[in-house]
Amino acid sequence: MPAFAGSRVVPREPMALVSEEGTRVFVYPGLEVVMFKPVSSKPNFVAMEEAILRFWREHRIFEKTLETREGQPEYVFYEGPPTANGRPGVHHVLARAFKDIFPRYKVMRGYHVIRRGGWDTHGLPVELEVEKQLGFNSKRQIEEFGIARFNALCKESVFRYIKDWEKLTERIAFWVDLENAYITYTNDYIESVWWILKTFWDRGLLYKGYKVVPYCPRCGTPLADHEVALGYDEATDPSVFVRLPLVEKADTSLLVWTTTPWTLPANVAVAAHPQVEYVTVERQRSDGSSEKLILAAPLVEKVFRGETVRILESYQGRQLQGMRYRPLFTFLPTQKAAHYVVLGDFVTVEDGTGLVHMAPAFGAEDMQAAQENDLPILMTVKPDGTFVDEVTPWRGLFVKDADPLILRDLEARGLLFRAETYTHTYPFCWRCKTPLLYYARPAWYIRTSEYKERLVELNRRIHWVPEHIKEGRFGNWLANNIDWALSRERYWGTPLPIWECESCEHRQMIGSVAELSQFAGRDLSHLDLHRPYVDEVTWSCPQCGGVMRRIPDLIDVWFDSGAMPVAQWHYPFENQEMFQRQFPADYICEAVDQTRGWFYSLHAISTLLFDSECYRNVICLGLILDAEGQKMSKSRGNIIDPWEVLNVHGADAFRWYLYTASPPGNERRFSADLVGNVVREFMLTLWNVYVFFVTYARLDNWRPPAQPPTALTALDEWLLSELHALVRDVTQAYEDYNVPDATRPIQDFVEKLSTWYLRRSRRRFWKAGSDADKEAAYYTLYTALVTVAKLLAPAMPFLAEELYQNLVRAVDSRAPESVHLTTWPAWDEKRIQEALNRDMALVMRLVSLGHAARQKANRRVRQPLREAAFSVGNVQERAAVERFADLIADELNVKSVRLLDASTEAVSHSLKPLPKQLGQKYGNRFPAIQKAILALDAEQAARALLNGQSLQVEVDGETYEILPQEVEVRAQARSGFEVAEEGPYLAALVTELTPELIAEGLAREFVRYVQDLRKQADLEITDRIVLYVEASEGLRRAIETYRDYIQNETLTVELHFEKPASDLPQRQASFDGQTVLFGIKKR
RNA sequence: GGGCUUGUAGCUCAGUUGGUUAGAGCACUGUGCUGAUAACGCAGGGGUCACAGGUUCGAAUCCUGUCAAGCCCA
Repeated sequence: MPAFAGSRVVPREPMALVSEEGTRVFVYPGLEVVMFKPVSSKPNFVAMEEAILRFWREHRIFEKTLETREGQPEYVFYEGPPTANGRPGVHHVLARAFKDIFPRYKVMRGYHVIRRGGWDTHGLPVELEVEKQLGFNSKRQIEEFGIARFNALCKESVFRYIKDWEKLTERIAFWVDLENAYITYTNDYIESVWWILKTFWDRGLLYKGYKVVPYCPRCGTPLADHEVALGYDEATDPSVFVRLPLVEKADTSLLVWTTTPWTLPANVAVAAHPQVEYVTVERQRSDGSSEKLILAAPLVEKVFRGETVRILESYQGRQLQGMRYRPLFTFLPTQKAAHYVVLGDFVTVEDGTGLVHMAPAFGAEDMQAAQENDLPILMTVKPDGTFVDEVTPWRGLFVKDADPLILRDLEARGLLFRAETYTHTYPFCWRCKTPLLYYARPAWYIRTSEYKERLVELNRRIHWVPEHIKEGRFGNWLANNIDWALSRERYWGTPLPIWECESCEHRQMIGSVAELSQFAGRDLSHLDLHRPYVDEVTWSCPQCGGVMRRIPDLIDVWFDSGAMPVAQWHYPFENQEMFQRQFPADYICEAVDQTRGWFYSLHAISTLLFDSECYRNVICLGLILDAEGQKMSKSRGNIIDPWEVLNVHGADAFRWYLYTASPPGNERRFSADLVGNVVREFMLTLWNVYVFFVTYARLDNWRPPAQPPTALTALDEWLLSELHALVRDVTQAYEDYNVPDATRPIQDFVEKLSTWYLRRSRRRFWKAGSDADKEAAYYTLYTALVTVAKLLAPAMPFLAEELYQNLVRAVDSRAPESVHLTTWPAWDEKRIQEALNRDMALVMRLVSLGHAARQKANRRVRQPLREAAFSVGNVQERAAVERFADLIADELNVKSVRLLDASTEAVSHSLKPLPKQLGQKYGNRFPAIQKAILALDAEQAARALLNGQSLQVEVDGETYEILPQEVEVRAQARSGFEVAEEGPYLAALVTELTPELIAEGLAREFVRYVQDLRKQADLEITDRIVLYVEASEGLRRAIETYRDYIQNETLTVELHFEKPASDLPQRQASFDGQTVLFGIKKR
């Protein structure tokens, strides 16, 4: 019987240690005490993490990940710049956790990984914050306030929360260089952006066009999409059906529907859907005459509302193409062909007539149709929302106010078919409640659509996680690429560097500060490149001598961030070599909302500029929702502050949750409780194994040996086999950018390590003295813990560091200073014994059945039983039972373990033909074959199959050979056994008890009581005791019989059968019909 | 309106090229074990695999349609 470790003899021979580099370090007892430091069994992970942060900071570990990998291959990571004018939330923790994990992994694989931070600083959200702060709600107010002052406030505002960002970034252990972060508002950054624009300009990729935008006529400004979303409300608008008489057939009209009569003077075409069926109908007018109207067939009933009309003709929409009609109004001259039918897929038959009036100046689809069909664009409205002078009857009138007048005019001319009202949701200006107009504004575009094919091709080279984004959301977006609307009519951003002559419209694009200085004739190297300063730079036009002035537009902020691979290095003005080394990225990671944002802007700029993909691997994260599945937002008040999680559970738990909970692309419901589970289920389990190891290694003064011990047990072999398989699987998952598969299996391994390996090995550590078996156990457990620490390092950087510092650094001062500077573990294919892993899984399953049978028999585990017998599915599994018989016997507390013999035992068999094997082999003959197998004599067939022989069955005159692996044999107990079964597996217990077994059971029960008292009396594990016992007769005899065993187990040096003194810790108990009073005294 | 995604136990998630009795963890109940464990073991309740068709000897899985949710676009 095993006993506890006694006082240890300090080894006299020097211990040979192997450091990370493989060199040996000899430690002489007395000369230097090298020991694992003691570990608390009640860890405070938050405090531990904070201590490790200090350690990293003091020892510059992050810097050393770069220094120690200098000259090694580069692994390139790009940080998608956040804006620091708001506090970071849970979704930022998600992104930063995923950004961090691969660089850490790659450093351990030996790569040099520069991780430069970045800040996005321009754009409308920044301006809106400042506007709010100043109480402004219009561009006019900004201009009155002064652009210089306004932009200065913007510049201040973008770093308002930078401290929060820095704190959070450090706390969650996102290693990124924020001290040298790139900042998009710097002159160098802007100059690089200008260089890109100039390159595009020189290649003819920039052009001026019109962009239809939601526009507030009162504020005189276009609104951003999210501003539009703020102002939707119910609106009642005219609902008007208008006749457009055909040029060729005056008695026939196109019937169109609109809710914006004021756009009719700008009409240039009518759109029909090419595949929808259209009809010409005839109806009676109120004056008795008849007319013919054209509209979509599915809408006839809806439009005429039961009125009888005669359908004269029907045809596909495409046949209407090019049909000319008489314009309603002719206020403005049309420079190009107009007023005919065009085709468009956007036409629907939900409302209206299936014929859509097109006014390119006032609708995005209209504008696109105009570009595709080369239609003229009629600007009938001024920026203040009133009609231009040419629209004589209503000049100067606000367009919405003109609606009734326009209808009256049409009515008078007999063109109005019907006028009603229509209630729908319509956007209003969120500031002033004015209804928005969709309105064409001059805008600058990049001809990205010219590179559509190339954008699609280069995307094929990118590894997307999840896979579906590549051809799905992102691929589709690229395939439908439209030109990039680059310009913005705002203040705080990168100015569009186009100078234009006021008189002759001659234009000059500027690509650098030097070039600007040259044109301006003075040194501008210290000029702030923002508005308003850059606007003040003018020169005279080389063509006509007029004033060259910058056009007032800025560029889209997405262009800023998309230019980051170039601009972060001030390329090509500086750092040419650095840029070459750091382009393209190996890895980027952002949330899915960046598909049309950063993912696109990087890809587009890189494709146009370098004809290259910009990133090779990308993880696209899903949104974070609250516990109820709602999007987290300020207005709902359901935002979870990441600090609430960090301060309670710590960063490791937070990170682990984010990596393992669900695939990165999924949306995820988040709550702090889920993070708490990580601590309980995983971290504490691992920690307890670690505490166990350190506790006993200290008692035994154990150190890692120079050579692995030779005498490993099957259990050790198994754990190492699982460990090498784990290293292989985790490594492959990392190489594949599969984070759940790189993390979840570690948790599974730790579970096995704790609940099987260690549970089954505890006693090996308790033995007094040192033998080969104990060495093997120490070596195996130590190897597992150190390897797990390394595998864990990218994902759980703190706990991994803690384990490493004590398990490795404490006993080997030459080992790398941090786990994050070590080399990633290698696996040895030869150590992975798949058969052994399968066997052990079987053993666990059989043990589980054994426990189930025990429970059914109502026999507690401390009561030894005579025998457990097992039935399994095949020959290999029989061998496994024999190999692990001792282990099974120990775990189940039975005296012997054996296999049930098919021929003699009290079991019967049944056959289960396996559909997977047989179905695949025989297809639709499977049901008949199955029937034939089940018709066989089960006992006879089972015996043959268990002996590895095949069966013959006959179906429809054909004979089939059925192999042993195609049929499962199941055993059922007949009687006399307590059994539990599952599939082909069966465990049977002999439950009858002999006096010897009962006595041994009593002894074990008693030991348990003594141990309990030891604990209650706060004794140390190694404390010796004197035990006083007063027991009933049966128990007393059992104690005498098992005296050695009891004394060993409880570290009792003296056992007296007498009443304990009243001042001693003692206890009275009764069990199994026995009573006892016992007490202990520490010796 | 279009595109993409998701829908499996109360919750969080697995589910192999389709294989017949759909799993795990958490939570709940009972019970056992324990000188590493805040644990663990065994058992139990809990499922119309969103719904409806189809393909197939066989469908959570493949196809079509519907519903719901989310994101993006219009």
